[in-house]
Amino acid sequence: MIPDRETSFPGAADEIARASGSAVDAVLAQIRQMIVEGGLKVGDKLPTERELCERFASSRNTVREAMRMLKAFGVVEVRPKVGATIVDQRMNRAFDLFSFNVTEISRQTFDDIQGFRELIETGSVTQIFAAIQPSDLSDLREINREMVRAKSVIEASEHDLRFHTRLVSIIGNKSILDIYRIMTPVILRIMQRGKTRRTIEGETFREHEAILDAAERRDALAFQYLMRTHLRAGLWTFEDG
Amino acid sequence: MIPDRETSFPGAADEIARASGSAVDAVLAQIRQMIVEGGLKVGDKLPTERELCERFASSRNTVREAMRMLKAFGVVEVRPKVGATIVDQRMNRAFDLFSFNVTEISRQTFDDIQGFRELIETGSVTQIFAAIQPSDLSDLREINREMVRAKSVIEASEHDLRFHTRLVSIIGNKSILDIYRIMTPVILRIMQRGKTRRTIEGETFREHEAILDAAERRDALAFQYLMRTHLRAGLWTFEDG
DNA sequence: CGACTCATTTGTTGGTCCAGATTTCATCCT
DNA sequence: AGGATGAAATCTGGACCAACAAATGAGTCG
Repeated sequence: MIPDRETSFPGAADEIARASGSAVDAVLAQIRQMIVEGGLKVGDKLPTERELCERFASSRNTVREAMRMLKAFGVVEVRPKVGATIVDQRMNRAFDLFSFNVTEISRQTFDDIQGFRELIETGSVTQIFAAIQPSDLSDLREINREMVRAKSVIEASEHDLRFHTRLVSIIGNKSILDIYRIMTPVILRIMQRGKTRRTIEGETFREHEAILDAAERRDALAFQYLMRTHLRAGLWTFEDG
Repeated sequence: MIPDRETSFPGAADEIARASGSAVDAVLAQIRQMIVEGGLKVGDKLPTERELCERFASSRNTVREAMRMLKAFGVVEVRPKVGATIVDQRMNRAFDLFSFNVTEISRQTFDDIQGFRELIETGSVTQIFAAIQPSDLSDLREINREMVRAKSVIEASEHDLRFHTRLVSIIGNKSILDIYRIMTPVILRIMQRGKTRRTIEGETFREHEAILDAAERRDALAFQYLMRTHLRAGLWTFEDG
């Protein structure tokens, strides 16, 4: 079920901090065990590095590398003199994860991401209509105007994304919003592809406005139709491929 | 827009590998710059640690900690005596990210996660019905039977999750499947909460079967209704809170 | 009450040593 | 002579150590 992960986070079913090859991994597993079995919560502090050294009979550099791992995972925050504090910034880390672009956006990725957004943004029309307030609408219209005023395509894309993120936030579902935020870097790259100043000032702005109009009069069918066509626009960029 | 990230991945708008406080972060930023501006692709190899040391005028341990960071992010895979190879295992890392349970599932989290699943699994009925094959249905029924035969609640939950994941895979959208996989650990914990042997052998199995029956006769309304009530079951676990 | 000192803790550095992979190259057989 | 073979030198990451720098909390003294 779990794919090959050579040096990954120690799985839940691991033995008692058994060394899975590397000494750092062993320390990592033991710290993990200490956290879960010690019932440590967010805000609690881990022992000092040197204490962990002697407790696990490891060198300080080994412990430090394990710490660096936990830091990368957003599980601890370590400051000089104060030590390592347990935090939960994994969502931010997941965000960072995808801001590192190693592969180009493919047609397939475009379809998949936009398909996902279509599912979210058209499927949640009921929740959106139930929760939307006049202040939400004015916010969204303001964001839309800011998009037109943007000085560059990059900046406009950010406003475009802000528009959609703001819309998704109305659903009131933190998990959905988190996932949307995680995908931010990828969505941004999609938006910047094949977007010209004309399309922003024209189509994108008008489509956003039409979507908001539909939301204002609680026209679910129009909202879904407009959103769907809006998200499917931009496909032409890949048509030649 | 981007939240506070103290020691995070260097953002795209960073200056030229300027030290954002930590020396490790500086090296990290420079390696990142080397990758993106050097046009390094997946499969390419990074210079040796010692070469990076002298190139960045840093100690080996500093470079090693930066490497450890990249490893945690799933960007490089480093093997002894071979070196660091660029990979893209960020999805697996995102998966690992949430297998580290630091916080307890709250009623709010339950609602949000199940709300997200409802959106995905009921909203994609059109795509599922369009793509589903008889082999998919027989697979799903087999998984359902395996769930009943499971020896423990934990194991049964895994089959339960496999059932839903298999269903979602029919959509044919890699992004949605990836996200579903990322949420696997959280969903598993939700499933294991308040699930007894009786509910598995009884309700869960029957609900799955009913969903498959609806899929077999392409009854979208029934499919959505059954899935909705299926996902909303288990809410009682939190009702007392 | 404020400034100051001090001790503790993390950050960083430059090393050592080791085991294993890789490469080199001399040797040996055909 | 030419290719195969194997041993040795070299290279590389893994683990570790000692030491110093910097930051900061805590206690102390004026």
